[in-house]
Amino acid sequence: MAETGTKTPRERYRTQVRAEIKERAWEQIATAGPSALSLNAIAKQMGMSGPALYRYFASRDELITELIRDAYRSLADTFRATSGPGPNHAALAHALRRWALDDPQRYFLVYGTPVPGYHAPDDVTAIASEIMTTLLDACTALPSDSPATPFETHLEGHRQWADGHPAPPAALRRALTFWTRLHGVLSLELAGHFTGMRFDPALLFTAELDDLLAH
Amino acid sequence: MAETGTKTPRERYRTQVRAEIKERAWEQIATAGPSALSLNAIAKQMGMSGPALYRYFASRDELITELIRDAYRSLADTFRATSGPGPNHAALAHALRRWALDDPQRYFLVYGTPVPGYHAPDDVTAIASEIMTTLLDACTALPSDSPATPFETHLEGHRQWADGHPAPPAALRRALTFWTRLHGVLSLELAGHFTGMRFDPALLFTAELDDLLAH
DNA sequence: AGATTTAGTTAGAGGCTATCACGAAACCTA
DNA sequence: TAGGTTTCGTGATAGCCTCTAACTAAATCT
Repeated sequence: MAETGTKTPRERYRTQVRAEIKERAWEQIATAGPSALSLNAIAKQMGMSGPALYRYFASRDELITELIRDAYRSLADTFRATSGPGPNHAALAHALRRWALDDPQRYFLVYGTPVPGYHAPDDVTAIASEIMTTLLDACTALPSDSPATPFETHLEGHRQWADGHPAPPAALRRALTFWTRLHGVLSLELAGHFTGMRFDPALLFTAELDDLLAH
Repeated sequence: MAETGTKTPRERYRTQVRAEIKERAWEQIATAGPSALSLNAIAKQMGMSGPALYRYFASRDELITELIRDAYRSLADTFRATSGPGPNHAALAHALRRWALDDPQRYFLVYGTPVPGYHAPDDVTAIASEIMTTLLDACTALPSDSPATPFETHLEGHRQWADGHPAPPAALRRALTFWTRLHGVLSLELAGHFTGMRFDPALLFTAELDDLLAH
């Protein structure tokens, strides 16, 4: 084999340990949030002493960034797998909701409260725009008949973020509202702001989705 | 004076020190987020040694809870001050946006990513329902003509959260969408998810608001 | 087999939360 | 105004944490 598709044993071991560290990190985040993530505790869980982890991640921040990257990647893949030809908003929406409920902290890592200083590395924002592209595809596939709103004409003049995507202004607007409205419902639901109230969040979600599809 | 409206000097001093501590805490939160809040650092800033702060707040968590309480209180007051007789959604919405932009971290303390274990004390949830009541008032004042949707009939059966408020189902639905849609736009804007894109978030916000008022 | 890279160790600096025991100041009361 | 009591702030300390540095031992490469 000319290609070392399977890497050297050391590299195999290394990636496997990195994976286990991330695994434990996800568990910690799920139970106590990202701020409670402790490299020391992970190391002890894995039977090694604190500083050993620094062979695998340069810092706590780098580990968290890696988790954020994985979260983005996971959502982008889910979206791409759901996306097909034609307008499949509903499928995307439900895929999003399933993905969010599957691991709320993972959702919050992507769309939750940011740390003021933090700036995502370029490859992460690239994944974000990949997600947006999938969404724009779905929106472009939907015909739009109603006349352009003022905001849509504003968007037509500020469409750099669509990154060359040929979506018409109405589709840009549709993608944005798809994003903000579903995020509005989802983030409040995941944050537990509906728990006291006894209605079914899933119905609110689909009601918003229906409204999105109707107009 | 039978009433000690002005307290004893000790109490005056005490509340003043508590206020200064919270002041510094807000500054720290604004620049580095709640997770970076350090009692030690605040103490040093105020010229006293670490443990002294524990005379004023039993723990870091208690201080943060107090900040959350103040944030809720501030929003409830803003809402109540904005609310008048009749349907003034637009005023409420813009008051909300101003309040949010005024101090994004304060907004996130209320509506942002929650710490998994954390449960807000009862008086805080009471303020939350006070906010909801103000919103329901505005929604009730608006006439609704369209036929009830399935979700609205569902809400009619699960309206405990309205806490005896006489709002009709359509108003319940309207209050929820008001909340989720505006939060959707605001939270993404404050979290910086629109920064790369060059459009004006204010226009998206008012576009969503207009849509809310139109239907 | 020897040289080199890498994984893991302990020690330690410096930060944090939080508790405790102690001195000192302020306050209340007789 | 003098004495007892409450309250404030202190330093010391325990126990976490992140992260660096020097060192050992094992695996890998030549």
